[in-house]
Amino acid sequence: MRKELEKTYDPHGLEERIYANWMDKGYFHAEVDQSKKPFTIVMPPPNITGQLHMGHALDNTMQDILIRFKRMQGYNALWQPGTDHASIATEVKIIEKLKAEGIEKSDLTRDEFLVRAWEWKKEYGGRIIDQLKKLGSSCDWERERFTMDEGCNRAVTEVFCKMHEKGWIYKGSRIINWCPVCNTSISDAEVEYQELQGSFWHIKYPLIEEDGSVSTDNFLEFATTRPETMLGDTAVAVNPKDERYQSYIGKMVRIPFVNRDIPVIADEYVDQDFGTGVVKITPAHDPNDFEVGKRHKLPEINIMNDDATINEQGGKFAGMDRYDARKQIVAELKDMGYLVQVKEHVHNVGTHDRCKTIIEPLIKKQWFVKMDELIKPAVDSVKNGEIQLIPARMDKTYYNWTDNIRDWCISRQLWWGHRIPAYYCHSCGEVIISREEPDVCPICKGSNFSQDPDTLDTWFSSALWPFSTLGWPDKTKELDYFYPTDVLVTGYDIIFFWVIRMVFSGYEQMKEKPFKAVLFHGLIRDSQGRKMSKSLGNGIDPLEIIDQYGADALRLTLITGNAPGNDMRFYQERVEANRNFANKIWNASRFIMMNMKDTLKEPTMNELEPVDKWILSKCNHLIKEVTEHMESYDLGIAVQKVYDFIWDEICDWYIEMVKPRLYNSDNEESQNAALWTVKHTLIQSLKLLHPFMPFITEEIFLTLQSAEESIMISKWPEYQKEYQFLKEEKEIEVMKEAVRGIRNARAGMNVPPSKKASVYVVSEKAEIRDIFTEGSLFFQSLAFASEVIVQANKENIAEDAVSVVIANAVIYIPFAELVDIQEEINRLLKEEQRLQQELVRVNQMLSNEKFISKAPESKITEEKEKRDNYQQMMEQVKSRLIQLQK
RNA sequence: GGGAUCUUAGCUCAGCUGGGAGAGCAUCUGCCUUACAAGCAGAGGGUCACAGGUUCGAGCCCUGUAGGUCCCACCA
Repeated sequence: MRKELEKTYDPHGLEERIYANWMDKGYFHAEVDQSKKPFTIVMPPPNITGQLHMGHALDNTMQDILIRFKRMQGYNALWQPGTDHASIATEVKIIEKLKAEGIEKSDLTRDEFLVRAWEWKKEYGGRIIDQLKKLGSSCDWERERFTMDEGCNRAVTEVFCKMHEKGWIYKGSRIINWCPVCNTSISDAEVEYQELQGSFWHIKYPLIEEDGSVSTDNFLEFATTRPETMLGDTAVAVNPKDERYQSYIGKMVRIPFVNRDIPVIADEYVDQDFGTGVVKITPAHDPNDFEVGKRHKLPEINIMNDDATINEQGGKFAGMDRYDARKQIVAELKDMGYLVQVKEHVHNVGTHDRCKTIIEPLIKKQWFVKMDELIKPAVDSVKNGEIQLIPARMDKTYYNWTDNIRDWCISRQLWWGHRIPAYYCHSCGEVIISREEPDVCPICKGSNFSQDPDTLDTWFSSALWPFSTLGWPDKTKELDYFYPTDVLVTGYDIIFFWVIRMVFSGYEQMKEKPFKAVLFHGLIRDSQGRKMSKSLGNGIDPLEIIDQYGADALRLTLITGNAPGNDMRFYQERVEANRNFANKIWNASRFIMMNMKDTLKEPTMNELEPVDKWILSKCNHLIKEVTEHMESYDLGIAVQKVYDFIWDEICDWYIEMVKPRLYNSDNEESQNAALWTVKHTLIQSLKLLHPFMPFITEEIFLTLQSAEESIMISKWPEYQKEYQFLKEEKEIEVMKEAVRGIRNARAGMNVPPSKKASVYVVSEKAEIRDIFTEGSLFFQSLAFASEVIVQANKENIAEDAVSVVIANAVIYIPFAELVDIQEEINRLLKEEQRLQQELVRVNQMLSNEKFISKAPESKITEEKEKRDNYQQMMEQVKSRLIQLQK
């Protein structure tokens, strides 16, 4: 017994039911199988703090499309999912939650805090996974991983120890970015620059005279945006070539408040033309000054506490917040006469990307990864094409980072994350890097240790994700088989954070790239082009859209009309349009099922009629194109082609063309051929569409075939030479042209479809007459004809019939009532004008000697054919006009 | 300061290696034609930002100009 589709398309129960079935059948699971070729995608792990947003929806839809496509192509497709502990992001959330309960982080011990953190993970860690399932993601959930699970922890420790042994991880006192709110160091990549309107304070320091006294009339004037840092100044610098200041070099100036005398040094770093050409040097609080300080062996005076208040080095300002101190210092300088002037100044201020706090550069002892050697294979792999970035322009962004890379500060003063495997001997202070806590100190034989309190940058573990998820550091069969992965799908905004770090980690640990290609997508913006953000409240919840229109419609919306790496705006209207498309397929399928026969069998080539061959040929061509676009990651173009084919060719043309045959049981052979063809074509299209719209295609596929075997494990269609029918393609195009012409003429004269008329097809060419004779059945219905008469000349046709001129034929429609002759003449005049323009164009081209000599042969023939057609049509139009104007 | 990218129909965007400008939405007209009004048929609407160049031929390649967006750098 045949199954039936529900009357109206409703994605709700359907999607959940189908997804549950896929899970039951275990279709998402991939096992190592040497007889098949692997195809692997590792999912960018969403944060456990996360809720599914549009960016995730896009990212995962793209991955799902690729994985479903490859799975259908016969690959052993693994989509490896998991979540990220997201150290700082999660810690911030947990602290917020604690605050709501009236608890401060400082009220808890580290262990107590971690208990809360794991509770958080338990509660929210799985939330986004469930949301990904609603989207239809066909991940291998049996392999779900977490960046802080046991295996990943081992991977992190292993990498840390190995790199330390190689000397590529070191602990050092260097200037780092400090977030006084999060109370941790952060990496360069986490600093976000914001343009701020600030002030430029011109301040002067008095010179120390030969006799050691503080000068009252000799000063050095400089400008600064951060006057409070003067408390930590250890020099004043000028350019060695600057003639104005030659005599000052080597002398001393005195810093007010702290009354420290500091030298005037000469350094190339100073730009003579900027400001006064004098720069105060604060090695402990500015990265550039830090470098200058190193060159001149200047002392580094840290004037700040971790919470950005001034410390005891700041004398009377100790204990004040950095900005309060700034105000006070400026005020006092003014009173003391050291403030020369204040200017408005726009400058970029570094902020912490998580909390937007202005970061404070500080010198701290931190763990770093030495980048200069590590980065080399990562650069080369993209340069020599071993890793392909899509779109290719991302190469430049990639190099921009790799070329200017600085050592990576990986330690964080946080509790939630991977603990650094460094142990300090209580007795002698020796630092021991070890995979496990050491028993005895190799130096002093002491046995008491404390582990480094810091945790690692969250990206340290994500960098290992492509291989840690496959079992590394163990030698697993999965690693052997699924690594390197095939494609990474991600946003261009995390090239620096993640992509590059995965690449160098892959080469370093696996001696092999982590993926062959990176497919980038852009940001999803709101309908006004703004970033979706919580503060603007303009975010659109993908789950609400799924509730409203279904996951298929959402997925289609995210993919259509979007090129790799480009941002897109989200319009609800587009989702609606795509839902309508789903409804269209639904109804077309229902129509086919309504006409289905149990006796359906595959027709022989001879039983196929020209229209059948036409659509089969078109479909065949579509298969080739779509496959090619999928292979080159042009997902938007691929799905557009399927969409157009289903709606325009199958629904609007083919189904309409075969309706008379489906309704006519007298000719069983023809009926069978039509039915088989429409079903076959639909199934092929459904397969091509399945990666994009997995649910509806599955529902129809199963129902239409009364089958159990899912479309997701069906075979991806392949181009078949025997299904190429060029002759029929051309023939049917002629008929479509005739139909369009007739509809156009009728619409222009406001003839309602209910009003049928005889249609005469007149052509001198026998092969054209044959086409119309053979297709007269459907031509009649599409052309609103009461009858179709095909003949070689105009005999027996009323003079005032409406005429439609096409290539090699003229269609006449004699209406019973007289139509407005003048209207008909106007229409023909318009047509004449059009043809005239076309002829001018084509003749210009063909009379151009250079065109004839240089253009390819095929192009020339094409244009010649067009010219012949236009000329022939022109003659027909003219003779009709003469006839009517009599 | 460096780099990327965009400028195509009223709106949002496609447009593959150069060979007669496309889609969706919106607008207008006519249709409840036995799958679908979440639909069908038709129509209008574009000097492809501007100026040069290469080419038989440019939305596409090159140079420049204008405007927008983004990334990086950070002259204190």
